[in-house]
Amino acid sequence: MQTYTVSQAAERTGWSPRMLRYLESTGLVVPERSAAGYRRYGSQELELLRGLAELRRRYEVELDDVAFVVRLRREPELRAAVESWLTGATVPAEGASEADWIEWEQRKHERLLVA
Amino acid sequence: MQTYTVSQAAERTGWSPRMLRYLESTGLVVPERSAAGYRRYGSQELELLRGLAELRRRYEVELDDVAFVVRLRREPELRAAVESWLTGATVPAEGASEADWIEWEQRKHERLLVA
DNA sequence: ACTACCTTGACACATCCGTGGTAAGGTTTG
DNA sequence: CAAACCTTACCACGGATGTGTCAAGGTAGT
Repeated sequence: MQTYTVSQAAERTGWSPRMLRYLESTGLVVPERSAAGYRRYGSQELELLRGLAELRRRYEVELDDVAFVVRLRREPELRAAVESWLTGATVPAEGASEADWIEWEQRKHERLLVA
Repeated sequence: MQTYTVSQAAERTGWSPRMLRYLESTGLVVPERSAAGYRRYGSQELELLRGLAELRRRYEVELDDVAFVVRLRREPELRAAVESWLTGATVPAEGASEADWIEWEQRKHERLLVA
């Protein structure tokens, strides 16, 4: 399959080569390496990179944030701990309706958790 | 119900009064206010504060991280976007070669970043 | 009224994050 | 071999986080 060097991947995703290396260092998008140690980005990595840029642009999500979600997947114990903290905070459950959130908003002063 | 001032809450949770104010400013733990504007922490807030300290201590979770999880709960669209990015449910780029598509098909059941 | 709290606001500071640059050296390709 | 890439390893720097402290003023309880 076709692969791309850092510069080529950068051209195609809007990131700078510098940032692609940085993203690798954070563990968010880690490409394969050639025998000589060159990074080789495949189409899947390109998509990941585009998606990441899109998340930041549209939702103002930070890299930290995405990295943390990844971490939650890797560490079920941590995930459980966070879940438990959240539910103890009486936040509407997963899959709560919009009405639930509105009501929660209205009672925010009685609640403990805001964001 | 019994309530506590910042200093009292600080004593009971291990946070400094300064940090309790900071936590309120970030929206993570927002206490009620008395008529004169004094913060009034209830037992639930104390629990939240203790839990938060525990998350940081045991898992080295940052405040940002917790705040982001809360945000994910409030914004299902964002949550879906992040989920989709995580599972690599994206397709090859525009102008991808046939080989790219084949490769993608072969690997689409894999989790690129997450177990 | 006095003391001991509380409030907001500001200044300060270490540390990280995101990002660019540059240098010294290896690889690929024409 | 020479140009044009690539690699890692640094320095730099503005902005954000997390945390303390201090000042000026309001409130509460004795």
